[in-house]
Amino acid sequence: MNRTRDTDANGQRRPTMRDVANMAGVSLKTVSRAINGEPHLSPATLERVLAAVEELGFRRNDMARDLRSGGASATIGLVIEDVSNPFYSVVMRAVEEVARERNVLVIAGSSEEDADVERELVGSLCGRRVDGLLIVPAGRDHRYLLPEMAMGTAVVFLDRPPAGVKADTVVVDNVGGAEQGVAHLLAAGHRRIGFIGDRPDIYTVRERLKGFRRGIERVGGAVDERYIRLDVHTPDAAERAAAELLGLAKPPTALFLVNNRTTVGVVRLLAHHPAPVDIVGFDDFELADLLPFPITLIAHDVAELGRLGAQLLFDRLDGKTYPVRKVVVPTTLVQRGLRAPVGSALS
Amino acid sequence: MNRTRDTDANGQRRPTMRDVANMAGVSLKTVSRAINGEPHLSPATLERVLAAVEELGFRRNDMARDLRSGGASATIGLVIEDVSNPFYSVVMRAVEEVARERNVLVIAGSSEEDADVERELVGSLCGRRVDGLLIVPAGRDHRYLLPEMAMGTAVVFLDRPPAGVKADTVVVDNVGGAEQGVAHLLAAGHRRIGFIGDRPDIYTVRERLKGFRRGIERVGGAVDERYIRLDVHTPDAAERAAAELLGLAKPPTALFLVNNRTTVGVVRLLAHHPAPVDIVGFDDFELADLLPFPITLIAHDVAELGRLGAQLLFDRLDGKTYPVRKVVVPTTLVQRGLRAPVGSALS
DNA sequence: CTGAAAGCGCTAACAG
DNA sequence: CTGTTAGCGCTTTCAG
Repeated sequence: MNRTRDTDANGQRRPTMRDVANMAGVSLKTVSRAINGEPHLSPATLERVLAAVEELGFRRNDMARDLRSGGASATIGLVIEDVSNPFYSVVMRAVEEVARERNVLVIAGSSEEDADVERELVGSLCGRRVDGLLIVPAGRDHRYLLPEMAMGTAVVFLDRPPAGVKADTVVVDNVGGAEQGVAHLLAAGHRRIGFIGDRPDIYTVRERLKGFRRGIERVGGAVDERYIRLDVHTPDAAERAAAELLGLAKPPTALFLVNNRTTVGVVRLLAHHPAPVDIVGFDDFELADLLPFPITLIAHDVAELGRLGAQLLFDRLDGKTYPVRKVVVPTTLVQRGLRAPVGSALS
Repeated sequence: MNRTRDTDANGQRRPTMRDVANMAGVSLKTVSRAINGEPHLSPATLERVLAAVEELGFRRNDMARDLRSGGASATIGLVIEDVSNPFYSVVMRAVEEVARERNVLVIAGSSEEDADVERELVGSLCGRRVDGLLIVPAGRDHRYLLPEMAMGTAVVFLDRPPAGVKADTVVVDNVGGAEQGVAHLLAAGHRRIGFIGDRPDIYTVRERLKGFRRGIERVGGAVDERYIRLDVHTPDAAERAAAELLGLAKPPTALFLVNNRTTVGVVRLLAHHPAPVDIVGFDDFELADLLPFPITLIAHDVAELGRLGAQLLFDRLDGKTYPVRKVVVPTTLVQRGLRAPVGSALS
């Protein structure tokens, strides 16, 4: 009943290459050659080694391999705000797809829009020696990444540029998209337009607000600050903010919503408490086409954002050395929602 | 301009504990103690070491650490069908949350419902020596996992039980939920009920179909096989299948939809081509409450599914040795969708 | 075609 | 309180 430190709770131990070598009656290096498909191995030896591998259930320890060869870990880290937000899960899927082509694994983590969580996550990831990092940056200072980057970890920023760091970045055309959205409302005759946004320390919120203002000023209008609501982070909060705006003595006749979360909240309000208001929202999302009334969305290719980011990252990992790149994903205005009431079902 | 193999393209090299030791004028082990917050270090030494760490930008290599200590890698693998499906992204988020409490990282991969991809993914994950695996199993034979499990990798199955393997599993009450859903339709007077499902080699599809049949047979009804459509994998396919069923000479008056994808497709059809049909769908989903007509959903706590799975896994990793557990997440019938047409917006 | 020795960056086990 | 030695599982280097 004595158990050496080499056995686990089941008396099992993971076989190593040495075990395989012993069983096959060859040297360690020969096993290595067989495992890695290197040439210069007699078919007979190869077969013997592979038989032993099979018999022992051997599986190469990639961590040991990476350690010794000092090379890539074949993993990248992805830091997003929250995987369960469809926007980010689509980004992740795209990243994963590009990574898979290169046999690279993705370690993902949600930062919760908290700069400290992001830092911790990045720390863990770097400790695990990921080859590169794709980050949707939270917070307003990313200089903490400089040492890691100097030490060779490739970093690409998604959806928002970093502060205090120069690195490849992929963003959406926030200002242009917002401007176009607001222009649409202005063209429809609206003059009192509200804006509901998340925390203004988030880059996309600032940019979209900038586009919003620019669109109004371009036609000689003035932005009414009383119609601007910020720090709205959840659909519920957006619902409340919209109710508040619509409850004003002189309410806005149209609303600009900063992202999919905000739009969902406001649509929910309007579905239950109809109000004479037009809305334009940033981001397209699933089922937007089935919303109970027409709505205009500033759409963009979210998967493309992730794909491009991953490609920039792998370009760097391949040693490409062009200057820092900033890619902008374009937006398009789309009409969503149903035009007419539907009375299709029985129940 | 000669560059040793120790420097990278930037002439940088990641400092090791040895570098720190040299700079601080102490031994390797002392650095190790300082880094890991072990006791028995004079404050002066500690400070000197930490200063060197700071100066060099040292970061412990956790892979080397794990290798030597032979312990846990503090990572788990999550194999799902597709992160961009909201169902799975919510599962992932829950898993991540439980993992974070224990400072464990999650490596996720999408199997695309393809047994080969799943195997490859699991292979990579095991090669990286994840401590445990959470798997939504695709395919019909999971014995390939037996060697890994015997070798000490903990495995828990999510949403579907494995075939040929005994392991902890968390599933939804598929049969019960489906039965309840169909009972709801029967109670509303429906006698011709259609079923639209995905590939029947998927456990949940089989189980929900079983519940569907059971519900009908329980009231002495007979299932009309002509109303059953399987192998419907996307919302688009579901839309087509529903159109086909509703185009029959004697169409069903109600439809049972096997999951959120199917339901979305069918709702899309009905929104554009109203038809006198009631629907019940398995799974709740965001915006279901804003669908343009009433709909009944078989809801269940998806996050709880992920959370429970992660907990079972960590219990095993903690060395708990109770017999194989199977947890069933309950379902509830909910009414979603809008009861009355909405005419809220202007445009 | 095959093997022996060295060592990746770290910690365990034992000294002092 | 601190250091020395060995070695995790693998690849690299160099020698047959």
